[in-house]
Amino acid sequence: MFDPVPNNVSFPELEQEVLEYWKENSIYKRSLDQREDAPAFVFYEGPPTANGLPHPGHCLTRAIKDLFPRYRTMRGYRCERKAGWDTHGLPVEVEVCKELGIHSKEEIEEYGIEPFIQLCQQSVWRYMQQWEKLTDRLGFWVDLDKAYVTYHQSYIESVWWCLKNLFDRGLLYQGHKIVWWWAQGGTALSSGEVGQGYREVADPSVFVRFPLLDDAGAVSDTSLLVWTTTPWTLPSNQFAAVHPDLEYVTVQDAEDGQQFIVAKALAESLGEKFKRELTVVSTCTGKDLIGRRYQPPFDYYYRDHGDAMGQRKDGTEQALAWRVVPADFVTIDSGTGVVHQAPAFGEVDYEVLIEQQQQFIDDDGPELICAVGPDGKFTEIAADYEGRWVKDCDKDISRELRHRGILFHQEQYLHDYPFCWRADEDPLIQYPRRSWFVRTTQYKDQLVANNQKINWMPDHIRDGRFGNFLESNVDWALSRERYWGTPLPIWVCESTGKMEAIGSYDELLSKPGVKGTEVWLNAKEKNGELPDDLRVHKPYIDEVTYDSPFAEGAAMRRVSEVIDCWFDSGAMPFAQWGYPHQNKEAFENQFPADFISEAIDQTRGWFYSLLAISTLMFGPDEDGTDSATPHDFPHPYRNCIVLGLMLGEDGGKMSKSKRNYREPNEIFERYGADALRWYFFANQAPWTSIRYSERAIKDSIPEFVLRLWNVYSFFVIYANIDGFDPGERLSTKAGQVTPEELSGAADYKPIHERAEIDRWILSELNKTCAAVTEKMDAYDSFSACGDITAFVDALSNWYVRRSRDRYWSSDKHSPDKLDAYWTLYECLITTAKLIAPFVPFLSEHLWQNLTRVFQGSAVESVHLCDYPEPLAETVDEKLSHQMQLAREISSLGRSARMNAKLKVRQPLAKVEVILANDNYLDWLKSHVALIKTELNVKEVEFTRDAETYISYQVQPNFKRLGPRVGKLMPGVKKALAEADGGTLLNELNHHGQISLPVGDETVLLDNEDIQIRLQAKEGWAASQGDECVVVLSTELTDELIREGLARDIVRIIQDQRKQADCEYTDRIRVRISTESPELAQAVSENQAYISDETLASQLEVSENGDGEELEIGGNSLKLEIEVEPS
RNA sequence: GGGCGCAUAGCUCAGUUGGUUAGAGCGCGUCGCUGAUAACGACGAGGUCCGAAGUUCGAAUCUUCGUGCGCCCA
Repeated sequence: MFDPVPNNVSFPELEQEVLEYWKENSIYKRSLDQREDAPAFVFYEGPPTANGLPHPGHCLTRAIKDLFPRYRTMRGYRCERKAGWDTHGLPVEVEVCKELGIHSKEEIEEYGIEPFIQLCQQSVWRYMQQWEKLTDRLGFWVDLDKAYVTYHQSYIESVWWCLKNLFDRGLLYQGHKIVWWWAQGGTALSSGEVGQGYREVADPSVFVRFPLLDDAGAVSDTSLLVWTTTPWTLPSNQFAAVHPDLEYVTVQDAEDGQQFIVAKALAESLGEKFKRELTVVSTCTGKDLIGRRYQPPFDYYYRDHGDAMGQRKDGTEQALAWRVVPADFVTIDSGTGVVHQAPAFGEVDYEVLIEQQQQFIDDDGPELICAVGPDGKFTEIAADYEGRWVKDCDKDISRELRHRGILFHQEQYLHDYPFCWRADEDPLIQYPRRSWFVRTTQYKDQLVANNQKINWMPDHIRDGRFGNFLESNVDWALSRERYWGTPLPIWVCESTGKMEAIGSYDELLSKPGVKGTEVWLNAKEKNGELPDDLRVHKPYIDEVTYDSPFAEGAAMRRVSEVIDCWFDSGAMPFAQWGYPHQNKEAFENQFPADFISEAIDQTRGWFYSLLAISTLMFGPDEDGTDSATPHDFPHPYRNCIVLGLMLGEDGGKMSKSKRNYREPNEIFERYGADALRWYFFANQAPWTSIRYSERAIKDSIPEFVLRLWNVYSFFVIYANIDGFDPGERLSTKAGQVTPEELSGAADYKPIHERAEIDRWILSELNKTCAAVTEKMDAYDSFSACGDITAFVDALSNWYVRRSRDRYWSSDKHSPDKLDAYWTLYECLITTAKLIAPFVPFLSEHLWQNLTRVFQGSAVESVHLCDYPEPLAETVDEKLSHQMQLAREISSLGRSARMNAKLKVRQPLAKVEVILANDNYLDWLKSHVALIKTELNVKEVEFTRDAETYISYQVQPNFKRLGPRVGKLMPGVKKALAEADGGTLLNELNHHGQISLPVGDETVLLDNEDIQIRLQAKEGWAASQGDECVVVLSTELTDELIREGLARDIVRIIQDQRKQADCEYTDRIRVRISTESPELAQAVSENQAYISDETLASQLEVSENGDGEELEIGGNSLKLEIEVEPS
């Protein structure tokens, strides 16, 4: 016996039982163990930060990360799933600061770095439990016990190994990064913080002359005219930039006769702005100006270095600064087309400097000019302004320039400018900071090539967002002047400034003259609870010094920075194993990943950090030689599903304060994890952004889960009634309960010997297996869900409905009935396997109950089964089409009934079915019985020649004719529409073609050039579909009406049975009393039918009696039923 | 300001290489079924395919320009 199926099932409760079953029986572990020697399917977990509560968006990511590993495991792969946690970074520090009520770095240092990072380490796990609970409850199978953690010593040492490798290869270097700098607070702000502080302010807008030098180096009478809104940057001027392809003009000012150069397109509007008459003297392009030298507005640097020259790589010499350089970012949108460059105070300006430096031989290029200190005040170099806050000097600078006659024009300029979000009177300035970089640009070609081989879903990511990002690759700014992060493993000689990278803690300890390790040991002694992993963190690691190999008696000290935590997560392919210090084999077996998935916001995050680190470490080297572990592209991931972002219920960003989503736990409690999972998988392609919709989650239960549940419930009810027990019938081991394993069971017939409808549904089942497998192999989970849904619909709404009589037949052992059971059983078993990766709980429940009958000889969990292999020989495409047509005919018949207002219970004399072609005529003729029952008609006729009911519309086959007739198409369409369809078809039948005059030409059409549509004529109870028209005979005889009444009687008796709480098998006695002779006759004429349907052992009709008063078709009656004692 | 997406029924979304009657589910309406029953089924109404221009015999689909939204970056 199967366990009875409760009719008020609670899916959340059922899922809890399944979770316990999995746990008690270690099903996940066994699903891995039994694939121990199988080929690997490699999955990488992108580590979440457990520093906030998970929301439904995280459920989506975790659900898709579960789906494919489960699927691949069932397909015979070994898929290890190591969890991971991202634990470093600014968000953690901010969280701790909040707790401490402090903000700035000074306050952190005042509080003490040591207690601070200890708090960081503890804070990381604040929401860990919720994350683990969510992971478990969602059914995401992943090894939480073996999770990698980015602050662990082994992880950090892997990262160190990687950084040392990069350093030794010259790929890790120190340079400047232009950051948004809060001068008063002495700290850089992250882009998020900067974004918070923009507001509109008026700044000075000045137009300044830069007089050009002539060939002899003397000041000429022509100037460049440049524009800036930050006059305070002018003392640090280094270049003037033009666009090489723009046209420039030299104009003469009528007022004072001076000449200056601006972009041609701007000359006129500038003249208007300045209210000057400007006459064009000559024209040139930006290219012609490049290299021209000029005199900068201030001589703080120029005084001493104005003539400094450098050796270029091409062998020539060139002035280091104060000359015209090319830059693509120069536009004619504003300004003059000539742009003042102060690389210290602008990121694009800085890039121009780098570009210039690269043209010179090493160490001979221009150095950064910066007359401002980190405190935002001018240094002693700009003596006139020394010690003053730069923004306060704008006015004085303008005055000075005017005084010297090089300020051409000045006005106010309104624009958005960022201020510090903590001190909103303090404007931020862009400022250069020393910073460490990874030279990713050197590997740009490899990055691009690697990217090209990745299978991105959706594929526009490859050449779109991600490809563009790679094309504009800049070196990775790696270092952070913070506290809680992987320490940058570079030690500097205090005497010579020479550096070394360290690849592990042991390597550090083995250095000569190591000092400072006692700081950690003391701390640990004081507090034994301190995790040992902290010893490689600040501040302990900063204390470790050793003897410099570069200078006698000098010490090596670590630089103060930690690294970008994105580097941590990007290093996970090897760092999760502690490679290469340990687990070499594990890493090699698990590289690269077959599959990763995160949301689209990770494009420049994890997707990039993985790709960049892997390409630099494991790709072919840029000179073609292999690096440590050379690998063909793509790596470290082959397939990547980029998920859309999940928005809140209101379409906005999910936000706790707006309450526009529900806590995941509540969703699980209300609807269950399967409902949520199915909603994710079946509702839209995973990469479309998804709007959280509680309604849609709720709806996925009746739409899919419950529909399947009902079929399952139906099966269990009848199988138990009839004692259909596969376990008793099978003497061999049930195993995975495949058709092959069942084939030895008693009464199990080969499929080809079963009824057509059985063959049909098994054909659909195997077609579905094939389609789902193909789509899942291609990571197309969305389409796969569509196929599964369509199958369950066919099973529920056609197979079961059409087969009800077979389950209900009184002979418990009729072969046909047993076939029906075996068929439905096989469908349910296979469906349970098909849906296992998608809705693992429901699937497991079905499996458990359906295989319970084998008493332990079946596999213990559906998740230990192989994914169902489609049986090609069971697929019958022709039968599929035929059945499709039968379903269409019955659908059309019901539609026609609706139109004629004839309910299905009323039998009709006849339907006529007009087919567009007679491909399946014979088959349909042999299935009139089916159509008769479906449509409740006495007779079915097929005909092709039925111009009484329908007309033929002939249309061109556009796809085929388009290339041939081209412009004549509208004419062909019109001519076909205007001609009589029947006549055209006659012509086609007789001559094999139609000749159609169109304008002056004649077009010949064969039967493939046209498509025929049937059109039901007005006045008939008819409905049309693609392939046929169904016409109903609406005439009712008295006999038919009485038969309809009999059906009504059956319905009300069944209703009474239900009210009397009858068992399905209870027999009853029925007494009907009515004064209507028509009704009485209806009963007597259909006595057998009524008794049969209602399990009535007695059916009496009288003129008066007791019972409930009822009405049928305008006739009143009384009805009494009595249950027979069993 | 730049890059990348998205915009189709009341809602959530499909829509193949361009092919002429644009689909599904939900919701709504009507009806049916009442031995899968706190269910189920059928049918129906519902569309300026964001707007404009263009390419084409033919555009939801391709191009350009707008508008709105989202993400990433300035």
